[in-house]
This record gives sequence, structure tokens and C-alpha cells, in this order.
Amino acid sequence: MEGPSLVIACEEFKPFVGTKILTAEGNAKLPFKDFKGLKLKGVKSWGKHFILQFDGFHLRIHFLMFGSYRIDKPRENRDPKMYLRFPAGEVYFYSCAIKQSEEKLNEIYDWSIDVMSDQWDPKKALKAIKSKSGKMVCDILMDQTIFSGVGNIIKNEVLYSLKMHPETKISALTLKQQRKLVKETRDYCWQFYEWKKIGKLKKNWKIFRKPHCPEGHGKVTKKPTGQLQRISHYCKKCQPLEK
DNA sequence: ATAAATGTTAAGAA
DNA sequence: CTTCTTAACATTTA
Repeated sequence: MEGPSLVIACEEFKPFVGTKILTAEGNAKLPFKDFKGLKLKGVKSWGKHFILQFDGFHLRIHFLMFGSYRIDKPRENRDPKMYLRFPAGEVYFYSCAIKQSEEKLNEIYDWSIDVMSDQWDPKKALKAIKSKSGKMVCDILMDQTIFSGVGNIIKNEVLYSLKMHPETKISALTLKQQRKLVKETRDYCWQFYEWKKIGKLKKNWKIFRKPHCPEGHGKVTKKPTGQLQRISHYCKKCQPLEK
């Protein structure tokens, strides 16, 4: 689950904020008994982290590849990692990683590197990119310390939109291109958010998991790239590798 | 229906 | 000490 989806999750959890937990259980290693009666103070996201705030601690949920949450839906035929019931409804969390922490959010999270945050700082991202000039753009975009919240879908769509080959090194980009990379990433993340909200995200994928190039150049290349070796989807014609 | 994939972390090896 | 490799987790979709 990528950053924009978590912003939507925050919105969906709004009805529970400010109310107390009526029931808490699950197979995660957490002191669920202690959670009953606690008031949910707030919900936040940072990159791919979904954060539930309580007095004195927070729960950090990472959905990874297959995680999900279901609000006011019947329990599925598997054990939830966590189940929370509030006066306004209930939620099941499946196959996610949940960590309890007493650390203060502002001390562990730098909001300015979260692509979805209103504190997002493009200048900081640009500076970070420049300091890694030997790296490939495919790795840079997935770097959670620069573009926190960007995942493989966003990476591929951004690179297609910029007509940029995933294996392009930062050093091969002009300053203008570097700036554009930062801007397009942020812009696409919000576009992703809008499309996902109206259920038209997949419909708007141009290159990710597409068999053919939208420009009619034939087959989309799918290949593990960069240090991370995550699959890149790109068109060799639209996104030539420049050195 | 088999395999790849919206991801990260920990442990062990080099 | 750093960097790399592997495994582990767990589910949907093609």
C-alpha cells in the first residue's frame, strides 16, 4: 500500500477519532486488554506508515504488500492481526505489521520527506537527490528517506510520464530534469489519491502492468532494475536510456 | 493454477 | 564496519 492510500485510510478513520475503543483483539503481539476504553486521539500517515495515536503511545501499522483494513465489513475467514470496535463502527486489520511505540511522533518522523504531507519540502528532496548522483532514478524514487510513501506503481507511472528510463543515473539529468522529477512525483501522488478515491486508479495506469505502450510502440519492457531490483515497467521507445 | 507482486526487516555471509 | 544475500511474512491477481 502506497502513501496516497494511507491518506484515504486516515479519512476513513475520522469517525473513530475522539471516541473510545469498546473491543480490541487480534493475533498481533499487543496488549489488547489494555486497549479497551482508550480514546483514539488521532490518525496520521507518514509515508507508508499508518499511525493511530493514543495518550502516551501510538500504533504504527505497515500494510506491506498484502495488508488491508476493512471497516464495517464482516470478519473474513482468517485471523485478523487486529480488530478494533468503536461506537461508530469496527475495523479489521489483516496481514499487516503493527508496532506499538511510546516515542513522540515529531521526534521519529520527518514530515517534510512525506510526499503526501502538507509539510513536504521539494527543496529538501532535490538536495537529497543531488547527494546521490550516482544512483539510478528507479532507486531514488523508491528511497523512503527521500520520497517517503512512493511505491512501485508510482515509480513506474512517474517515470513513464517523464519519458525517463528507470536506469537513468541522477548525474545524467539536468537540473531542470531533477526539479521536474521531484515535482512530478509529488503531483502524481496526489493524482493517484484522486483516482483511487473515485475507484479509477487502475483504469488510469499508463504503463504499470500494461502489456503495450499507450503510444503504440509495442510491448512494455518489464525488468528488475537498480540496486533494489524491483520490477520496472517501461517503453524503450518512449523512455530511452540517455547517458 | 502457478507465479509474481502496491514492501520491509532481520539475520547471516562476505 | 559495511554491504550483500536470503528468508520470512502473507494474499490477490493474472
